[in-house]
Amino acid sequence: MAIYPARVSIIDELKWRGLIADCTDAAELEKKVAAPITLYCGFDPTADSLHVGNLVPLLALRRFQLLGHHPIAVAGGATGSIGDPSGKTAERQLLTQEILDHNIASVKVQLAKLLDFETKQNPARLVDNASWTKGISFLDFLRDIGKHFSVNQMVAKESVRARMEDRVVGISYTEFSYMLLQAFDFMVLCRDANCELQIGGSDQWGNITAGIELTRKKTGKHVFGLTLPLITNTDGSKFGKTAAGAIWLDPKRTSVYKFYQFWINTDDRDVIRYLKYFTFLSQTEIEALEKAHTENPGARVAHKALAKAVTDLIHGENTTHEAIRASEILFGGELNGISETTFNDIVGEVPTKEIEKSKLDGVGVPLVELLVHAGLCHSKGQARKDIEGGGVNINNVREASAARLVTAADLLFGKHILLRKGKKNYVVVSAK
RNA sequence: GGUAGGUUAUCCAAGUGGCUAAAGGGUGCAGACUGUAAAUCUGUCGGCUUACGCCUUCGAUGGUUCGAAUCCAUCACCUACCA
Repeated sequence: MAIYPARVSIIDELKWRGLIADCTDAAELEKKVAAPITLYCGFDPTADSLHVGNLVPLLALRRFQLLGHHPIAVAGGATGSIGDPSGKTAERQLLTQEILDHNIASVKVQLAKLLDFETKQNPARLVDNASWTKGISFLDFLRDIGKHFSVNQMVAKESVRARMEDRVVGISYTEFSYMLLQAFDFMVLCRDANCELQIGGSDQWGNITAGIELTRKKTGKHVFGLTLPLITNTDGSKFGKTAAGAIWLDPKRTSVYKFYQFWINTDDRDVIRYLKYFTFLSQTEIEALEKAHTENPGARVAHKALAKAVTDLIHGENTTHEAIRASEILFGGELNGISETTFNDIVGEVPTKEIEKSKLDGVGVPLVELLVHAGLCHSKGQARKDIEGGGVNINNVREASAARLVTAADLLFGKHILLRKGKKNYVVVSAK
């Protein structure tokens, strides 16, 4: 798994990638990482899949591992049941235990895919913080942990202060206590696993420093914190969100094709930055891509490299290859003369809907109905407007008549109809 | 606690009795151009509907009126100034 020469310092590696937002005692930490250290990052199971926003800290763990360090991924069974107020403007609904259990199980699978648990030297570990919190009584926790926290300091932390200043929303005692639990995690991991560094998103700064202090008070050990930057799109929109919602790592939520497309559609101005953030390509490779991109942005070499690298990483090379193939076919131009085998490459990659073959007999099905059925338009009225606006294509041929009926004659290879709305929204409708 | 102002669609924001599903801008969606870009230009932009049209919306609840986002009352929240 080791790719980089061993002499490369993880700090230098993160620095050139622009992945260090802040860190405690930089000079001392730099010395510390000359030898392998143990570090951790927590992931709260707020959904049953991680999304691209979680990728930066997760990949950071892997970067550490590649350079010989010992990563621990903590699934937040305990912290997730409380809810982190950091960066949140409102109190959240608590998840039920069943949902939580389900989420943890799913997230664990995803974490496991990106870290190496088999390597002899520095295998990754995956633990659930519920395992060390559930045996502790409330009274013990208050006496052993709570005593080390000053409410005055807690109130001053950004995550809490923001919520306290907002009189309407406020913050519950439950969320207020979140940082104690996360601090406790760090202390336990330091004590039991000799974990000396916690990493996380920049919104985790307050929680991390709380953990550092608690660890010092309880164990006398000097531990470190490092935060990663919040990813921002140059155009000001939120990274990882599209109109359709978040981009998830779970292919059931976000298809591999869509995932690939998400990265392909990265803004020109962001693409080099994202190569550094989200891929393991070397500095030399990225610099070469940057050069190519600057010279001829239209070729989108950097975009393709980014999309391929990230999709490979998350979904594996085989499925990535299929997604690339489908993208090439759909965006490659003419559909004319395409072979059935080639066409089959895109079936299943692109969202695919079924329709009963008998419906296409005789007069056929109104196109507007088919568009709604395919999920491309949410109502017949909308479908009509889209057609009249010239936004709808059947088998890559524009259809301008809202009265159009779709019949068996439109089937490609007697099986499929390729519908497109706009430039990029494809659905294959299969007759059966 | 006092006084003044405010609460409009996905967001900002105009509208102060009928011509208002409600100006303008943003976002979104679609089109042209292009590189599956950016910028620019065009169309569309509460919901359903082939259409006629129907339904829902202007903080909440009641009221006045043939007719209310618009007037009145009560309540809730927000902002500013005063204390």
